[in-house]
Amino acid sequence: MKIDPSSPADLSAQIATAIRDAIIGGRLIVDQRLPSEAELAEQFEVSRPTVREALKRLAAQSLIRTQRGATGGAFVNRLSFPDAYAQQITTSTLLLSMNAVSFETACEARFALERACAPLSAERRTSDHLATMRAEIHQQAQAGLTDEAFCASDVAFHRALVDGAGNPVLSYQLAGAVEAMQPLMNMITFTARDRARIIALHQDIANAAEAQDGKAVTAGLTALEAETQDLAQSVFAARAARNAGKAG
Amino acid sequence: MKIDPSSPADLSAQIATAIRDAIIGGRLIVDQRLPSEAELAEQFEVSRPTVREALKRLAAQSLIRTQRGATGGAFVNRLSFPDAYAQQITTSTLLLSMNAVSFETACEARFALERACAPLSAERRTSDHLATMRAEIHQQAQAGLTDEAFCASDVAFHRALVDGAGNPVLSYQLAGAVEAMQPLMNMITFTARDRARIIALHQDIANAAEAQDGKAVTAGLTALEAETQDLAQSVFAARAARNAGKAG
DNA sequence: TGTAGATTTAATGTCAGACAATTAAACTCC
DNA sequence: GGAGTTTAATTGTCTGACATTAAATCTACA
Repeated sequence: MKIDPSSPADLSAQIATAIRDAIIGGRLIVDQRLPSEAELAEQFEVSRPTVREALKRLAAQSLIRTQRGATGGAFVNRLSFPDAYAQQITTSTLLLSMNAVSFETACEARFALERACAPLSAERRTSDHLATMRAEIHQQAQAGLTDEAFCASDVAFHRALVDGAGNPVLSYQLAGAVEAMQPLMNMITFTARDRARIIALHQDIANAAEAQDGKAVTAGLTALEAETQDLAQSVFAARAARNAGKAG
Repeated sequence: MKIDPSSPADLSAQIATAIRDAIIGGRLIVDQRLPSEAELAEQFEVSRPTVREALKRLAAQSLIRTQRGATGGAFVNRLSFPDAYAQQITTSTLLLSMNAVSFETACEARFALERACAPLSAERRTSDHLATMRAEIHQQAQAGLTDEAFCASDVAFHRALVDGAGNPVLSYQLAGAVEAMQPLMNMITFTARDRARIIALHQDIANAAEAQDGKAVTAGLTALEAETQDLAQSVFAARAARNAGKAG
């Protein structure tokens, strides 16, 4: 592993890339200990702070973990599903918030992906998944619930549906799509009537899942997507009209 | 923004979290310049190297970019779709390679997600997307193609199909699912007959997309999934038998 | 002999101060 | 007014030191 001191890129970035490539390429395996910072500094012919910056870059991506103490050091980290979820959610959320993605586009993507889980979830969902879905529906029907809490429960409901497919890879991929929608959903105010319609659709979906009827789950999700798009459109239209009134 | 010096977590990790939260929470907006490293060190009451480690963590996640020079500094970065793609692919690939995910599970997730794009792609694909798909099919039929090149062309074909949906959020989410499968697919050796079957299915899918027949695209993907699962199973079974023979 | 406690040691975490490299702005001179 | 020079601000890197942590080793005592 060598680096090019005359490259325009930071030395720490080059070192991080070199180590990352070694991990991805399998030359460094899970739980293997990297050389100490001092040894790495010697190998790459840079100072310890530079090595440390490189290691922090890798730590930020959960590629390594560090331990202090006599037998400490940097170790190749097994990227766990929860870690991957968290990264996926952060990335997806920022991507949506920073790129002027329309509500329509994000919503379409989210429901398209969720429908992909519908047949599998209908087939494999356990009673635990059903119970969670029912509990969240009950939660959503509570009076005095804030919009934020309603959205959070909505996410929990859909997460249970997705997890019902029993495919962790699918759950991981969907985490970003579902959770990243939450900030967008939070821009919407839900009237009591809006909530009632959404809850009714959730009930349809839960019933379909209980009956292991994949087609019905898919249909429920499609109806929910239409409802959500309508709702968003009317909220945004009302907001635009109010702003136009102020401006005039 | 304050940090707790007595916390067990690294100071640089705390600082990175504080700044990340400010970005996610909208208190720091895109292209806004952060205080200089010296000023941040003063604000957080830590040394400059510690601040730098925090900034490198954020840079590793593409949350900030840095510029040298008189008007330089750290700036909040707009997370671009290509950046997000790259992160998504790295994370997905590592997740699969480090967690003993079965081929079956990964394959199921990938095709389930891809089917989610089928109706949209059939409706909206441009002639460019169709042309790319046809070109990749032609590529796949070349004699003397290595298995790696065949897989790479396979990925390009499916990427064109996914991009045909005209939804960048969907393309982003799918990037991980499709690309992360490639290392797993590379473990498979494709006989000429295997390739012919796959190419025929690709042709079915391209024809269906051209006819804007979403149902047929979906059916083609389902057939391709079955073919892929069968193929993988027979390859792995043959390999296991050979190993058992060696061991006996 | 065994174990509790003290010591050693090796590693990361943090700090201070310095210099190099880079870049834009300000300045100077023609 | 424009080209070249200087200046100033900022990140990138280095050196050397000390603090903190935690495992391993050693030591004393029962």
